[in-house]
Amino acid sequence: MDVSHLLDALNAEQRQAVCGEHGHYLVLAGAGSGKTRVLVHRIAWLLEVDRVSPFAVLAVTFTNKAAGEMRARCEQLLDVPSRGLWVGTFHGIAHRLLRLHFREAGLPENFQIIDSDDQLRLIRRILRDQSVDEGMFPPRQMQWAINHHKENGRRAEDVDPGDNRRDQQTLAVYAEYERQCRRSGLADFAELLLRSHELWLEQPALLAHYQERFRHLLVDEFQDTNTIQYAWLRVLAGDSASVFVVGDDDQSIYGWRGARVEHVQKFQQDFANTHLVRLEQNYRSTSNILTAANALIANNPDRLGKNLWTEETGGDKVKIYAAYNEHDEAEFVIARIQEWLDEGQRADDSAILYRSHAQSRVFEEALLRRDIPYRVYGGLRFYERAEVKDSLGYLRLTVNRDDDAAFERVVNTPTRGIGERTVGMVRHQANADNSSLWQAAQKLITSQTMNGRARNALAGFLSLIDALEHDLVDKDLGDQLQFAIEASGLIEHYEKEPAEKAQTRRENMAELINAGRYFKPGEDQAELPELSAFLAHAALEAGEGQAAQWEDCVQMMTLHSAKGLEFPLVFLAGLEDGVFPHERSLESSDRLQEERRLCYVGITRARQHLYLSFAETRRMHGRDHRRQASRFLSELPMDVVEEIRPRIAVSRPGLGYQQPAPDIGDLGLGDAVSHHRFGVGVVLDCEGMGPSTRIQVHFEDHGAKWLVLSHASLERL
DNA sequence: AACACCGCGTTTTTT
DNA sequence: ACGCGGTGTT
Repeated sequence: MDVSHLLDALNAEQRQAVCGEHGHYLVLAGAGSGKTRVLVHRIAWLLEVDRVSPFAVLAVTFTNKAAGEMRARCEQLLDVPSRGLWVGTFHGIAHRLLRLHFREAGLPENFQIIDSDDQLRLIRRILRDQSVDEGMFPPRQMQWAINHHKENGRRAEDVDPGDNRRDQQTLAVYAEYERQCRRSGLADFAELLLRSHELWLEQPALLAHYQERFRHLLVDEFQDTNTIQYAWLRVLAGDSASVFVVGDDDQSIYGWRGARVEHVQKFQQDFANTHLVRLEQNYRSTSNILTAANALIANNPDRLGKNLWTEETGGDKVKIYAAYNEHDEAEFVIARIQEWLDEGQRADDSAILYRSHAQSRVFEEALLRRDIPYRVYGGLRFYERAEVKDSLGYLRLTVNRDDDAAFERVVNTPTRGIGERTVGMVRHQANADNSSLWQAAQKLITSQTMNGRARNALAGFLSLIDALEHDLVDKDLGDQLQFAIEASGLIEHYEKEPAEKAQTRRENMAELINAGRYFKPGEDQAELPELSAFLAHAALEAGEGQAAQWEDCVQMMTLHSAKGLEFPLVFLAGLEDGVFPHERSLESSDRLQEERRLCYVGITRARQHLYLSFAETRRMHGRDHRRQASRFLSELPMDVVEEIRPRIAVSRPGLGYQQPAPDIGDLGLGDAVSHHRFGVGVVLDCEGMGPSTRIQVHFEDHGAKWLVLSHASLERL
């Protein structure tokens, strides 16, 4: 058989992983070493050479994007049909299992998925109903605690309440939250994993079935697995499946949301006779960039050890720019991008990366001034927008009347005279009966305990939903969405908002209808009614944040969202201690190491040109901060970096880039000053050196002004 | 029910 | 600085 198409493009180590005998594999794959390629080729090898049935293969990733990419690449590479092959996210696959075995899992057939926003609302509601002090127990912390328990496989009743008041309160809320989810047929994200894990433990026959079926489990980005995902994998693997995991401990950047790098080490103990393969040849970056990355990450202890190398020698040095402030930094970056564009290069081959979203603004302003198109990643995603969730809320109720999250959301949106009092009565009744809000509302209407007006309004809402369900029968998905949006009154509701806002709302609702028209259920949802499949899709796959992807524009994103991407020209901005590494990560060594890995991820995004920059002064949260250059800069070897515009007293790497503050005499930021023309003001900022030193003063009567210090004749007050 | 005001938090993000 | 959410006013 000709297997050359599976092996030709691979190096020796990659081949070792792709065509090795069956068994467990731990592939430590450095950045840019062809990790996804290896995974996809392994699948192709199993199917085409080893003649493994596609039904025996399960490939898992973390994001929908990665899953989609893997599926597409498989289909492209494979000659044999891939029907039956399961490729998906942990959550997607858990969801599929629960739909198939909802009875055994103790879920209603039409259970719905709630996103973190719905979850938070539910928790807020519970805190109020139980009159828990939200100051003492912030809802977000409660949410985190509940998810943390679930991610560690713990139900409320499994946890020892102990004698800590705080833990007890948390547990009480957790228990109530579980109760409400059960009664309304709702599952949050963590629930999908926990429930399907329990399903296997409690239904040995079912587990045996899947263990017999899936002889080959493959996992991408293995370093990102959390406790329940790892447990899930172990249970499914049993004693006989072959488990093939690919990951990079140096790119573990999600510890703060439960990912455990330790699983990489643990894997070798838990899965006997694991073949260890290291992919260290990098096909992305020049050697100067790689040398910088290697040197940086070498400062982390406890690594499994890996050194990237490349056949590409030399290349540009890594440029470091010391900016006066964030505006200077942005100007510098944009000027380099302008040069890049002037060379005829593509804008979308360049990326500005930063630690936190707030840093994007200054760059956006600078790009706008120069009319350079850009795209900022992150932000509200399509299916998370209020008008979209409202529209879907109506449809969710037609599918499952007990969906309390949807009920709460749309019962009085648009306003239809069902105020807080009325909804309060419904909640009270539901809690008393342990029923859903819908059932409680029905009961209240028939029992005549409500005054006429509220009762009519509530009854009107219930019949609206009933009628809606009736009217949706036999319509196709797009028409169903359109009908629901029109019947709900949401269009008129949003028309009352300011024109510009109403416009985007309209567009989004139109886009939702459009999404319905083009929706094609995946193979894994073929069993579901179309509407249910669409609702699950909306919850599990929230969609891109911004459109206009196809336009050629400068890419801007956080370092976290840059993982997995690559660009010829990369700017890593805000390299100051306190910004990056983030100040909240400075106290613990573990967190600092994760920040360093994040920096490593950032550096290894660059193919040819890498600029690192920091600002001596940066305005954040309305205050000025004067910070040291990031410690990460001093960890880079001198011979691969080049300082741009080196200035007097720039220290050598190793001592940090300590800069003397611009000399503004005896003035300091925040000082009150008086000016002969502008009157009294406060010093906000300063920049520049020597005679060009400028100072920014916010005057009470004239606003903020930049003044050249030597001409300003300011008087300190 | 719509609107104004006040106080708080503010790293990273996917499902 | 800024936006969001909760509270209070008309």
